[in-house]
Amino acid sequence: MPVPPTASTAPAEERVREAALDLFAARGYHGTGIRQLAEHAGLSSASLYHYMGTKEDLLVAIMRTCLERLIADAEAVVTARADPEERLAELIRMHVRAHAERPRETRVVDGEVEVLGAAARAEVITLRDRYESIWQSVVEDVLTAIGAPAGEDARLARRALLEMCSGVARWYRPDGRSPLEDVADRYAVLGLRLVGVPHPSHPSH
Amino acid sequence: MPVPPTASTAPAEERVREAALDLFAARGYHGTGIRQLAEHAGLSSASLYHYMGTKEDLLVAIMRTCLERLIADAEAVVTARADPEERLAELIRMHVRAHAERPRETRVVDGEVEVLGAAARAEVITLRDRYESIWQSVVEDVLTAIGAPAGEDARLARRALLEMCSGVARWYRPDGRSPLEDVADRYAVLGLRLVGVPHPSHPSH
DNA sequence: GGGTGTCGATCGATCGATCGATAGACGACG
DNA sequence: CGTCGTCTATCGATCGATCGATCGACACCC
Repeated sequence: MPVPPTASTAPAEERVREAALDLFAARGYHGTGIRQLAEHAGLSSASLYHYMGTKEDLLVAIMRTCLERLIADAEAVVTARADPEERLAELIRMHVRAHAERPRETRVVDGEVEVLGAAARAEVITLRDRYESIWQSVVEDVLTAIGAPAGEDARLARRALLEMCSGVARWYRPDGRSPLEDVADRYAVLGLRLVGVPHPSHPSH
Repeated sequence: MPVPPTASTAPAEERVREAALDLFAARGYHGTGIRQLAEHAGLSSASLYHYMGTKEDLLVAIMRTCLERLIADAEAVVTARADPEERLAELIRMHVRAHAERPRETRVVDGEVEVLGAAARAEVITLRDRYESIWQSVVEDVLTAIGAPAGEDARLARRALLEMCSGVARWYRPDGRSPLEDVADRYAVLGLRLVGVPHPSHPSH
């Protein structure tokens, strides 16, 4: 529950962003007051508005940055790999890494969409759909490549994969027993087995 | 965002519970005001306090009920089945059913733990740990039964399984394309493959 | 007439947001 | 050089609204 204050050496604009990330992730958007935000960033609540629009604008900016980064990373993976199974494995590793290294961002993105007004929500959901559609086609390609039976449901598998990988943000700790790359590799194995790849014995990289 | 009001025929105490479930799930705990809660339940905000303690008490009661039910159902599954693979398959089906049929409860339980004070949070986390420990031992038994290599991580697999199954609450709609039992069965197949069961061809029931 | 429900009125606190004021940095002009 | 005007950054004070919670009063029922 207690969140240590943001380091006060960075420029104020970054401190505001960091403070919002810390507090929105820890207490939720509605659970975070403007004054807490200001105190955490080392400014007065009035000064806060020199760097942001409304509180909701701040939330949207965080979500947009995070989602655009995920999309760019996913597109880079698809560009870099041709083999369907390798693509999926690398997509899983990328997603797991992102959620483990930036749990605050992903927690805010995954958990605060419903507080947005209609316009902002539409924008964020469009970005999320773009990201998920990349996964969708990669999963479909894998199912085709392994000659999956007609009953296999790519949408179901995609949802199961994404939820399972996003969950990493809720439990991974950098000081835990296994290094992040191990977790990412293991998740790639679990994910490939999940979709039905018989022997996911690909090299890690 | 709009949430239709709770039917006004039920007794007031149930209406309060239902209203809290609706609004906490849709707008979050901090996003829901006492007056919205009262209006949704068809009472005045003062009358609300005839049926509940504090707003937080109401939240805790919802969480406790949901978690105790999950624990009881999980224990029933373990009692009814002896084969490790069948146990895990049935555990998955149960969890998926629960999250699809009661998305509001599970969304509140999964997403609002951090708003609780220390005492209430400790109680809820204890219940959650009880539930997860049941899964943990079932997953371990499956790994042993199939002679999994020593490198397999039961904790990792358990977390992946639980996150993937809980995600159903975020997308399942009863009017969707596949009936709930299909989804539950498919998830059981995906989950067994995930942990490494070679041919999860068990009958559905 | 003691419970059982229900309510309007209201409490102090906090909410998100805005105001006008102030202090300093920087360049332009004479 | 000095000294204006503008721009950026910051703040205390305060706005109206809403927050969670409580009070005393009223109505009904057994």
